[in-house]
Amino acid sequence: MSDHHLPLYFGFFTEIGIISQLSRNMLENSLPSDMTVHHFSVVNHLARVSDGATPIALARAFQVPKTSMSHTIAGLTQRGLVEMRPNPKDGRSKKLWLTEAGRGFLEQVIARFTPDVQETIEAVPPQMMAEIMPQLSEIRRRLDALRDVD
Amino acid sequence: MSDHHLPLYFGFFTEIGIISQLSRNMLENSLPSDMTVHHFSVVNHLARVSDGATPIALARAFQVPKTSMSHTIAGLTQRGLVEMRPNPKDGRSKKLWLTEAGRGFLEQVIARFTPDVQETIEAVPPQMMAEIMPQLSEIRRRLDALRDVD
DNA sequence: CAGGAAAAGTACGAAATCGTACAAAAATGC
DNA sequence: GCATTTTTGTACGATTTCGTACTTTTCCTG
Repeated sequence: MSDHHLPLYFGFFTEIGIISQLSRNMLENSLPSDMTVHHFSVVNHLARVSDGATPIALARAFQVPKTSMSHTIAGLTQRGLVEMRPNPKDGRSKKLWLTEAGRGFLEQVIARFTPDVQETIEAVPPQMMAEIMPQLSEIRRRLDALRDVD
Repeated sequence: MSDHHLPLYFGFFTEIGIISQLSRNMLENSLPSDMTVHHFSVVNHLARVSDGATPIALARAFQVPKTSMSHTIAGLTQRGLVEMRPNPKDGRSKKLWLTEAGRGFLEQVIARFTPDVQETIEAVPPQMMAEIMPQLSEIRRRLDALRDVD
């Protein structure tokens, strides 16, 4: 057994958790007070990865229950940032599209968020960041793959 | 300006967020269904970092509002895993101590969690993990320091 | 091409999260 | 030393999160 490696992995996940929380809070400060990081994340995902995604795909992408995604989408719809339309290919599902307001919202948030990132750039030089990224991505890829097996 | 670096930092935070969510879900699967990661985190923190911490210190450590920490502590107290006693040094605050049941609980969860970590070790070799850790810690330290300035 | 199994989304209710307001105690400043 | 401000914890209510159960549609197996 390789029990002696456990602390290394616990430590890794602890560091990851702390950084995640920090960035989460940073982003939250750039959002309207009545919106959550989840709201932003969905809009961001639609814009960058897959406009027209189904709710279930989004739920899986963020690893949250579909009922939670439902609630988030309801909030975004109510605010006019996204639009749900039927999926012509599958009567069970729907497709989620960004509205113009949604794109504007994304830009605004990013603009407001940028100063914080600038501060971050000063604290953590791009070179330090660039060095770690490939390994971090590789680890993420492998952990993700691990989950797919289940 | 160094706007061209923005995607690097966004990408970093995205990877961190995904890994955090993955590890969070993994841990959640090793917990009793009626307990959250926050419950575990507090117990773990008391055991490893500071038994007898005040609620406000814990709230700050996890970067959650003190009302949220209150709620988490109430749940732990109800389950007999922690015990709140007055702080003799400061009449405003209290101190939180692990009970024997709390220590037992921690051990049980870790035992149940270990197989998942073993799987993780197979997917991500210790060497890969060990290589990235110093840089990750350094980045965490710098981001943490950034927050302290506020 | 049925008939059952699986998948997508929703309704509903319970629990968690967290902002606001408050009470008690301590720290501060004059 | 006393008034003011700050700090700690709690009460309460609004919102978010998410498990269970359900409906509708599609997939699959024979």
